[in-house]
Amino acid sequence: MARSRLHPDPFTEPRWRRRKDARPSEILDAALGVFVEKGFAAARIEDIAQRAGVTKGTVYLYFPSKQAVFEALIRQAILPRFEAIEAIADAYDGPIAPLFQRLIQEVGQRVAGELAVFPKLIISEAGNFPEIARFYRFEVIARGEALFSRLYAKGVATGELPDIDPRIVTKLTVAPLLLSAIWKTTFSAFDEEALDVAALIQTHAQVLARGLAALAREARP
Amino acid sequence: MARSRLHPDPFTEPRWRRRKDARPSEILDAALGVFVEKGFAAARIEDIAQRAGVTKGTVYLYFPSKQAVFEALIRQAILPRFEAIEAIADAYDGPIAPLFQRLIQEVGQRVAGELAVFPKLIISEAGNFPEIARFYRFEVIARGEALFSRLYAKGVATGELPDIDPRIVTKLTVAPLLLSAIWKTTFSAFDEEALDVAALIQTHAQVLARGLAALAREARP
Amino acid sequence: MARSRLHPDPFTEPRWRRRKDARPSEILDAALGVFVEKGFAAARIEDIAQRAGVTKGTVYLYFPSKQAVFEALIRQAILPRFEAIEAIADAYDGPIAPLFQRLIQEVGQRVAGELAVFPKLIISEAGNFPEIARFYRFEVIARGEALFSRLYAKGVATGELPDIDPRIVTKLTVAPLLLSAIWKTTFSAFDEEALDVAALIQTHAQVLARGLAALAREARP
Amino acid sequence: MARSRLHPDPFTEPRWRRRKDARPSEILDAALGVFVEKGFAAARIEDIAQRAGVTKGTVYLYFPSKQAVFEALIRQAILPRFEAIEAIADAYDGPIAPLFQRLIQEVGQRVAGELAVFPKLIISEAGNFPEIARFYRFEVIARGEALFSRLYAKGVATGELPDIDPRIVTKLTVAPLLLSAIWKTTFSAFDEEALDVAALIQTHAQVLARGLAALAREARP
DNA sequence: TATGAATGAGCGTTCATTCAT
DNA sequence: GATGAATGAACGCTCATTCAT
Repeated sequence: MARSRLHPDPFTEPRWRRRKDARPSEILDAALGVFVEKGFAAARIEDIAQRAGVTKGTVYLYFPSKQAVFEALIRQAILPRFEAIEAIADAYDGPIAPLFQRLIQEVGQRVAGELAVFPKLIISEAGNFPEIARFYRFEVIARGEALFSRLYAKGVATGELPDIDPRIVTKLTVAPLLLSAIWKTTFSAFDEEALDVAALIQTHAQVLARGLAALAREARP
Repeated sequence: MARSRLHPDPFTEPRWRRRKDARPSEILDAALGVFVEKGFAAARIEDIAQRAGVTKGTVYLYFPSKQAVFEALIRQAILPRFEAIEAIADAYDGPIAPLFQRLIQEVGQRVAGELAVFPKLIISEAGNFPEIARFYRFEVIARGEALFSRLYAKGVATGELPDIDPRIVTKLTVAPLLLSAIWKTTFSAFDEEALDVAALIQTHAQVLARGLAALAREARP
Repeated sequence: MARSRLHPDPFTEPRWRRRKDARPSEILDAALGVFVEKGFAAARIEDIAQRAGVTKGTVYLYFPSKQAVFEALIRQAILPRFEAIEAIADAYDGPIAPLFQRLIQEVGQRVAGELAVFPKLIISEAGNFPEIARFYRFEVIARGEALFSRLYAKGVATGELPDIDPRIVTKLTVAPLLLSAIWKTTFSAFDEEALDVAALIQTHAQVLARGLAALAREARP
Repeated sequence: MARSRLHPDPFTEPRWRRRKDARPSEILDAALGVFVEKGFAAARIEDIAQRAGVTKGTVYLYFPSKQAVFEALIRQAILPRFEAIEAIADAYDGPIAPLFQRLIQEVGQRVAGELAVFPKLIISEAGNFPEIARFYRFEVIARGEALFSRLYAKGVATGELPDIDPRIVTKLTVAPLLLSAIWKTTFSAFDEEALDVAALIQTHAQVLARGLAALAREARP
């Protein structure tokens, strides 16, 4: 059986290995956990270091400041996943309604899952990090809205969807996903029975689809 | 002999004496502002004191610690406003749909207005103040869900509304309000044109009503 | 007999007295000692605080940073004494030679005495504090040169003194005083027999006077 | 089989191999620059290494600590140059006055030139490095004083020079050179017009010679 | 009741030093 | 011999909290 990395033998294990390439992301992983648990201000670099299995000084080998760790974390975590969603949407060609359903499920699963902590972080720290708020506002939200608006416009053109300000529809679409993410990071510890996110999202998708369709129908002569 | 404190002359008594009793809530008002702007950790007692027009020491006359200020703030701010909503709902007797519309508008206005800062605070600090998260979870959210469920059940009984888990419907109903609140505290600084919360909420109410009604209809034979 | 301040009774002595007015100069006094002994970089705020009989935090009540302590120290210590010299010189009216003698003695005593540490500080830290070097260069040296040049010009006019660039004569006049100051702060610890500064300065005054007089005489036809 | 290190081919051997022996003095050269610019405490080993074209670890191959670098620097830099002066003086045989003139010029040029940084370093760091202060006091200054005293005594014997404590005359002689050195390292950055060191030294030599001669004359019956 | 001077624990950051490679 | 990743002690600075006035 292979020796577990979890229990290195202190006698044969070298004090460190040349792992420059792996360090930054190890540190960011650790930082994510600490920032989520405590928020930026209450997070101690020493906590992050410890969780990454290094000492304080090592963190500063790779990031010039605590704030830089935070910013790197946000950038690195959000953008790649975002691109995955864009790829799906842009590759699609067909009626709009099913794509909406699929995107809501797809994004919802992520936002209420691995990505759930980011809304919390952004909301918590936007005040202290306008730079991050701006980044998120324009690089993530605006981009998401633009993507959504492109698709939505197709549905409006075919009469499937009502002609409503797409920024509003985007927000209505996203709101339950955001709520799910917040619930998970903030209140799920107190739930006897875990929130059934999948059901919530599915119901959301159904209600939203029917509601929009009804409005579209009403608008027709 | 000095004038007795027991019979203050209302004409010579300086105005500020009345403020003695008001001090705690003045401090909490000031604290709200500071906590919202900076978050709990970055808020300095001195900032709060200054904004309340007193000195640091005075804050400690009324609250034993910074954390106590925060907790008092959350408790006193939410519950009274909450009761106002409950009064409206419980006094109501009639078809459910219009009440929903009205409640969404009513709550929405507040949540996206004066109360907008509380979700931000709760979300930000829940990790560091489990006690506050628990309080909010059970004293505010659970109570709101219960109120909503009572009303919703009436609508299900009359066939107006589909028989869906009311906890999910509550969340779907509240989600856009929450998003509006978060938007205002987190991103509105970057908006060229302010988010039209009223339009968002009205659209939400329309879509939700039609979506639920459609589901209710589908469920009928 | 009055209670000595040097041995306060720990049981009756309050933790602190309201001595806001005295604190800054107490701290600067302490800082002077520490900066002189260790230089700016090696001086610890905690050392300064301890020597002033307070704690670290108290230093920061009165000065926003270590650098600010240093700058205040330099400004506060140099300028008042400088003005005393100017007063003597400007009040004087008579032949130049005796005034020179007197000024050299007067300034020499101070520079090799209570002020001896300042040249050392300025020289040591000028590189790291251009602001202080500039201040000293223009507020102290330039002013001293101007004072000296005014007097010197009178002697040139009467033929007592040779017509040499006054900036050079100033430096020649000051140089042994500077050397005395540096000797005291840098090497006197190793002297078996202390440097006789008074003799050095007196000899300097004599040699300089005769040397300048000789040059003046040579320049006359 | 790998080529033996014992018989390196002079044609293929890369040039840089020769530098192995030069490393320590390359490091000291680099260290001189950094120490002068920043002072001992603010100088970083990494700066020194970088300026020497090596990495931090390499510095520690040749010197056991930062302090050792500093001490080696001071020792190796002063003594060799000092010996050059001694050689000139001891080889001289003739009237004293012209030799003084020449020595003042000679030493002055160096002290205000390449060696100007050393007084600054010694003065700055004497407090933190008593060992260096002592070394400089006894190996450099005392030796210089002895040399000067030997020459001076000859002048006293011939009646050219007055019978003054030679330690004092030495200091009077050196003081303007010291001042020039300090000026260059400390204030020249603020000069619009550079200090004319040559003129200063020449004037110094003239004034000093005439002043001493006058005193010698006065002492004669 | 109110003040604000003083405290001291705590954290971000730096950098001399070590040592596996 | 040379590297540079890692360490950890040290120090500047902040700020919640205390308490003499």
